[in-house]
Amino acid sequence: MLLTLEKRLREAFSAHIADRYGATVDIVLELPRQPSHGDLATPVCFGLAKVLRRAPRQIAAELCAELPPVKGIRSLEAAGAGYVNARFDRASYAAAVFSGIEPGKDDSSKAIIEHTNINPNKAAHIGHLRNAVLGDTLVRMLRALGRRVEVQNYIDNTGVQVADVVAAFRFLRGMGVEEVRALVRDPAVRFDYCCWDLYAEISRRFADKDPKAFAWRAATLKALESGEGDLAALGAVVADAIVACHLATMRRIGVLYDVLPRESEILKLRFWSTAFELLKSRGAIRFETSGKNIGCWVMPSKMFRTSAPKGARGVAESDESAGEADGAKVIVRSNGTVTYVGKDIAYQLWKFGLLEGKEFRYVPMRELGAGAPWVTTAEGGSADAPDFGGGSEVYNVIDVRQSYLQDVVRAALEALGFQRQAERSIHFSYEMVALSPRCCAGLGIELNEKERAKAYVEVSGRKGLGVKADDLLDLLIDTALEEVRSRHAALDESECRSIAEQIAVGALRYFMLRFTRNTVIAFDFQEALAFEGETGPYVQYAAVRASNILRKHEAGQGGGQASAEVPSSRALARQLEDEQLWQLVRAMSLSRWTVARATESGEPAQVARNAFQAAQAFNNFYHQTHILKEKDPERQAVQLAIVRLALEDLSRMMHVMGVPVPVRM
RNA sequence: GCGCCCGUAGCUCAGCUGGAUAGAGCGCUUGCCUCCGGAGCAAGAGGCCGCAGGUUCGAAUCCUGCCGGGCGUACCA
Repeated sequence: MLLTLEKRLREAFSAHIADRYGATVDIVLELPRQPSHGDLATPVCFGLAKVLRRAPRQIAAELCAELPPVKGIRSLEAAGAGYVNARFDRASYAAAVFSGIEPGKDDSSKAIIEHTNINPNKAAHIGHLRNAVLGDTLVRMLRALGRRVEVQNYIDNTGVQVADVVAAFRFLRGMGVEEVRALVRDPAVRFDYCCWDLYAEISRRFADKDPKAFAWRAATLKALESGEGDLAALGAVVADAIVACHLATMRRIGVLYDVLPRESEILKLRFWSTAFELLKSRGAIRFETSGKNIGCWVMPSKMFRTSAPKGARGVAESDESAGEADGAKVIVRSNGTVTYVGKDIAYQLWKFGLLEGKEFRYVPMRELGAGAPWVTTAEGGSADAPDFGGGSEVYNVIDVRQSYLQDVVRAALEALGFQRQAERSIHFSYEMVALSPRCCAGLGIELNEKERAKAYVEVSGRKGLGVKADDLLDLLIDTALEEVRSRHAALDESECRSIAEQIAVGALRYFMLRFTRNTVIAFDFQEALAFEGETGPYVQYAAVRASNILRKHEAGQGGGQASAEVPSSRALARQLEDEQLWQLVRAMSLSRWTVARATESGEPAQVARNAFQAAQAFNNFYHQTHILKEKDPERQAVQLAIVRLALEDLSRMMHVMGVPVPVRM
């Protein structure tokens, strides 16, 4: 409803100002911090003042007097130095939000979101959780706005990281395919944890520059890329098993995928060769015949360096200064193999449906049950697989350290003449999750001099330095479980556990969303395990309180369903004269507006923040007002409608964040 | 060197396309259960918004320059 009124006001102002003053201006509308400033306000007169050479306050007064009536707006007033404050028709606004009708957008264009993308060679850690939570929340935000979304989780099952663990199994442990398979099946072993340690172990060999290790890596990598031989088979076993672990971990926090495109299929189906021909024929890359990159196909730096100050202050921005070649990005190595960026360019082209003649085949991962994703395959495939790829907009959820490579990918599309697709290639970046010094101390991690001086320490899979996702979740569940048990002595264990799990997921997902994307999270157990203050459980608790009131009220009524009806507009008009009740209606009806704004600005943290604020407003109301003891039936009916509204609004935001809405806690 | 990001309360962070008196949480101090469950509510203390200029009616927000920190800048991914 707020979005509707915002739109109406914007259009009304815009039309009137164009008509009356012949000026076209952007109408900025804001939610005033103070209730006395009305329900929506605009500082538009300050801008007009300049054009019209008149005092803003005078224009504001004139605007208020002359603007034709706007449906749903009760009054306009000039305030402050020249603000125009609008007040809503309270009864009609409340009636609309109570009945929950809101036009849904119908957009048939498909957005593709790629997230998670964990190398399938070790257990997922907290950094991966941030990626998945951010990506999944973006998915939920777009879906909430009516967009069609396809979720892809790219599996690099033939890369160096997998190769290293495979080499470790084969050459460090002397294990073959069958032995590793047995290990995967062994219920006493957590395969992803086992690989975590193994990966750290072999990485030490590389750090020590062990020539044997480098030979193992080269041999394994070659085998993985060709897809043939024992090492390749071992690689498939390892990668598939780890992918299953990752999917299970993510499922615990409510993250699902539509399709898993794998690098092995990109190789087998030769996506790259098509992309390569395209890049060559359109002059996007060139063959180096001299210099340090001799024998390579490279993309010249001027194609992707974003800095280009577009002839700022007329300085010769062209040649010379570039000093020569030092920025060129190698796409094809001198030995003829393609780099990761090259494969990523091919993948990005496929996502937009631009790789003519190249298409994956898919099989469903049935063993994972309901909600299981499809995975790519080179041959065969299911006839009823959906039509994946071919999106009109692509979000790549990858941390900010990959900005450079993402820029190369985007530039490649541009160089190929796919201007529109380049513009719609969105690097949904975020800062890393690091470990706070206290966290390191708690984990028993020894830091060197240099690391100790820093505010945080980077997570490192190679060093085995980090907090595993499942460990954190388990710890959260244990902590919550203790609390739940102490509150509900009567509940049985499985019920307590189910509640504890919901709280743990809520706490975790909220924690990952609280921070804006470009804030480095210095991970700290104490903060992550908090259930009080600005946390997921705080928001969940507000929702639980709301449902408790409604349940008790219904019980007191003997199950009367009449209570769910929206109060009459006369009742609303009377009761909402009460400023406190009206402010609540307003505060409890911001979810759609919030999601729209958060999506527009690409900042999921806004949803978290607003959900917390809504929960705060509700908790305050809860304490001040004893709804079930209210004597005036009309007043109580309105209060109950507000409680229902609060539950709905909170639930909507929680759902977008993937924070469970518990029935009790 | 070059590019991107950050510097706001003791700590961790918000601050939406410049707008009305800079806000939360934690921690600290102090109140609040004859209650719809206190994972809560209320109040208090705590700010040259890194520094210096500039643009503007108006700057935490935009521009320039410094200072401090992070990340990137591979024939790794």
